[in-house]
Amino acid sequence: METNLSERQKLILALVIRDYIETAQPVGSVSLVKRYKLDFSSATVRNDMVALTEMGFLRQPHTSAGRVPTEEGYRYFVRQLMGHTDLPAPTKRTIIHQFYQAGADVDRWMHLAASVLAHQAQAASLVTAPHPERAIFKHLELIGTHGRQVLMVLVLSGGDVSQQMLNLAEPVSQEQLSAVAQKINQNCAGLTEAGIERLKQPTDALEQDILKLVVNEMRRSTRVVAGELYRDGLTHVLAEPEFGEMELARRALRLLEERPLLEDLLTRTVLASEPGGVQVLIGGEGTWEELRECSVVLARYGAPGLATGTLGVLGPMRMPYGRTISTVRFMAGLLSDLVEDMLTEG
Amino acid sequence: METNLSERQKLILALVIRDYIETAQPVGSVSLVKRYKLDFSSATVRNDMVALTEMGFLRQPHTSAGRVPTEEGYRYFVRQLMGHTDLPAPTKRTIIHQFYQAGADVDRWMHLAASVLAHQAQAASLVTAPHPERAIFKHLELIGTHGRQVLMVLVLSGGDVSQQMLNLAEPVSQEQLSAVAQKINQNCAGLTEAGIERLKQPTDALEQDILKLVVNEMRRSTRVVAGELYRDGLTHVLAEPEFGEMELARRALRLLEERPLLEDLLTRTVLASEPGGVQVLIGGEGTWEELRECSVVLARYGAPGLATGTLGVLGPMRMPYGRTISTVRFMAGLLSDLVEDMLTEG
DNA sequence: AATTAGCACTCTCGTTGCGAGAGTGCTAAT
DNA sequence: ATTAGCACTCTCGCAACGAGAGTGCTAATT
Repeated sequence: METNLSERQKLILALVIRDYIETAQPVGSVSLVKRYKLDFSSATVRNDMVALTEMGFLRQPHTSAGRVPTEEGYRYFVRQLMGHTDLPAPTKRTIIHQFYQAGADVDRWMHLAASVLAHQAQAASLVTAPHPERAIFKHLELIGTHGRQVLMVLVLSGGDVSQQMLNLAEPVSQEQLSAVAQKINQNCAGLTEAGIERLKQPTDALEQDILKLVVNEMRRSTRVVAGELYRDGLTHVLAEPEFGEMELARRALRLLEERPLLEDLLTRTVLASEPGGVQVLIGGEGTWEELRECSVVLARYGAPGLATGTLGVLGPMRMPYGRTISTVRFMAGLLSDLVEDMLTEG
Repeated sequence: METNLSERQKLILALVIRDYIETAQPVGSVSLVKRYKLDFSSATVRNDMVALTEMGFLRQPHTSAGRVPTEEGYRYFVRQLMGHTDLPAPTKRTIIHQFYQAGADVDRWMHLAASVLAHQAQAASLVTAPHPERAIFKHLELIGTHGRQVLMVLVLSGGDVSQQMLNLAEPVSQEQLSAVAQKINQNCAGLTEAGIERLKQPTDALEQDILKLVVNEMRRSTRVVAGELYRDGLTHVLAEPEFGEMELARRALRLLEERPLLEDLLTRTVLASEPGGVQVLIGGEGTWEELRECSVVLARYGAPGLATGTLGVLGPMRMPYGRTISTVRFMAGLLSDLVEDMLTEG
């Protein structure tokens, strides 16, 4: 299988893909030359098309229909043909402005990021909150509320804050709680979960219970998909003609709805990649059955070593990759800056 | 339009609806008598059917097709014909057990509730976190993290906890922060937002800023849809045959995805109703265009006066109302108990 | 040697024309 | 009041068919 394309073949492949992305219709040789006013004939196009078909970049839904890009075709296009595009500057400014207005509220950033991604890419979007790769204890607060109920607020490195309600066996005064918290704060500051576990066992039963919860929480916060999942634009994918058959659409959306599936996907892709880069998964790459006819564009963002998260979009394989990739890249960069500022600013 | 149905007409209406809910096919007189072994003839059924059609409870998709229930038909069915059903006891026990295992974690309750609703009703589910109708200040904590960054944790009555990161103009030591927090705690304990605003202006600029944020946060927490929204089972509605046309499905799911729409819906329905009761909205009731072909079953839950939330499911109009309503009723009751226990237990 | 015109062939898609099946509404008999 | 009988209607699935679009091949052209 030869993979040296002539310039003309590259052009034709690119045009076929561009046209198909627009129209969702198989594209034929005649309509192609007419539409793009090519200065060679349809027969020439046909010849190149058989070559491209033999190389696995195009296929025909049936004999004597136009050509449609294969997954391989899209991949070649994305890697070699597409050229580097960027979001228009005004769009960028608008987006930045929106984030600026949102203040320093991570939760709002996440919602906003999901919303912007969904809107810009006209696809379903997904954002996970930033969390540290290694959890480091920073601060603990114990606040009594009603009776035996206590609210535990745990601050970890990377700005991760988790709160948890717990019921004590017996009432404890706020003073006692504060004392325990202060003791833990002194002993544990700067430690990882492992470090905390290595501490000599405290004699105080309450302190011991709390420490156990703290360690648990620290473990939880370093899982791949640790916190809340932010999604948006799920209905966009329903608008695409390829999902007229519904079953495909259901499977794709299930992937975003069911945490285990999603966790698997993220673990095996973006987690294994260097941060900053944008990953493009086309058609499930043979591994994810539920992604047939879909593509996913993912990126990690955040401050490496401190806290990172993931973001991306899911859309039909027939998606405008240029725009989508540049959107994802830009958003990852923007969120990285924001997170970094938040964590390092003095 | 006469609305006095004979017993037989009620039976026929009920059977038509039951059959249609199962099969999604228009149901004819002959197949009805055959299927349910009725001891009167198809001609009799036909006569009653024209009556029911004239009364607006049934309609024919086209001449000489079977009958299909109208929205009015469903409403009559739900109000008069359906009888009170309840979830089977083993199912209940299983659900209760799951919640028991989840501990006292409200976030987990919400996820679980959405998941259970979606699964039991085979429809899209929605749960909002419980929040107080009137926010009452309980406790404030200020925790310095990096440099000028401060984490503000605010505890309100009803177990509402909100956290917010803020950037100060200049660095402030933890001691100062604690002092401000303690002062605010003393002054504001038990006050509503209005009460806090009536306090004489503090001289300390920092204190003043913090108080402004606190009041803001208290306002936010009393909005109809205050906190996070928990959704599940969105893909279930895609499986229903009536959404083969996609456009209907998109509109319905948009309702769950876009907060303003949802807020409007909840405001005008469940908010206006007495808590405890289950509300059934059939076919948008002429008000919500996006709910054509859909029904929504909603309920409020929580401890009245302390904290309440909303939960419900959205499915096709052709939904098993008995099961759905009992599920929603049960879940509302269960969550109410849990929330009440959490808030009042000593 | 590469490109192109010409042409026969293939396959889909929309339309049309039935016949079967299911259901209705009406009338007359029970 | 109910039912049997019957003519009528409307959908649905299937086959036939022509138009349209596209292909692949061959021979001519540059």
